[in-house]
Amino acid sequence: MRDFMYLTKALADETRVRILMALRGGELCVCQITELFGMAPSTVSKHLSILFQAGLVESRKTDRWVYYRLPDKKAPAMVRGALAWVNKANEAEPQISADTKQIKQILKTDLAEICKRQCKK
Amino acid sequence: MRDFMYLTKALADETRVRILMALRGGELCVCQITELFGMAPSTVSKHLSILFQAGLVESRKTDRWVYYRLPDKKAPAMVRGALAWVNKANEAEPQISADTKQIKQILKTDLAEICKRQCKK
DNA sequence: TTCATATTTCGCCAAATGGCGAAATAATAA
DNA sequence: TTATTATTTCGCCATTTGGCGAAATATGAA
Repeated sequence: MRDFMYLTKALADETRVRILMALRGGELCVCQITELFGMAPSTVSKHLSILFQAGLVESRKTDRWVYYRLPDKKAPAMVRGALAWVNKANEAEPQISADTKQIKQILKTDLAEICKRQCKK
Repeated sequence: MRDFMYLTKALADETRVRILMALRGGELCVCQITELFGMAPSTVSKHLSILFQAGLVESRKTDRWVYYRLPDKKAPAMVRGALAWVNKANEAEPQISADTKQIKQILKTDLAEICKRQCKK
């Protein structure tokens, strides 16, 4: 049941759940997620690696940026089940709505500018 | 999303997942669960209180014993969803099969005898 | 009542976790 | 090449967590 415990431990942190919910709208790069939470890039990166190890996100590297996204339909049933449950339980949460709103703003802003702002920290 | 985080944190421990799986066969009292895991009664009690706070188990007190069971159909959808996911993901796990087997033995044994053995610790 | 006993609560300790900043990586730009 | 920069890894610290045993609580038995 090791894989299952990776999943539950990955979900046992509010920031990581918010990341999963944030990715529903499509892939985001690390600095965009960093901007969303106002945390240090290293902290966000660690959360993403925990989600990745659990199979809850996939990643893609382009140019200088690493984009993270929710896994596709080929993901294990256990993972898809987790994501369905997380989504259902949180879609109406005020915190998630607020995040979604802020993501819209972040997506309107130039990516390089956001990265510059975050990576100065 | 506080209720949801209570759920994920409750599920982020292997012992607690095994307790939930153990209760599929019907209610068990604290000392029976203690016997199953070979842990101190106080440790098991704490795990049960965390599961209870999350809404993942219900309890019933009779005579000297407290019985815990999975919640009924009236439980919130979020809780039922969690239990369905946990069950699906773990029903084929060797560890869970072994637990199920041992529970059968425990249920054959006199309850008072098991409690005496556990509560001496 | 007093005793016995099943469970919970409390206090403690070791290990795990989440946060940060600094240093290391990787990959583009000059 | 060297410089810039997005991300990750590492080391550290404060907090949380899971374990135990002892003490407290609650309830049936004598």
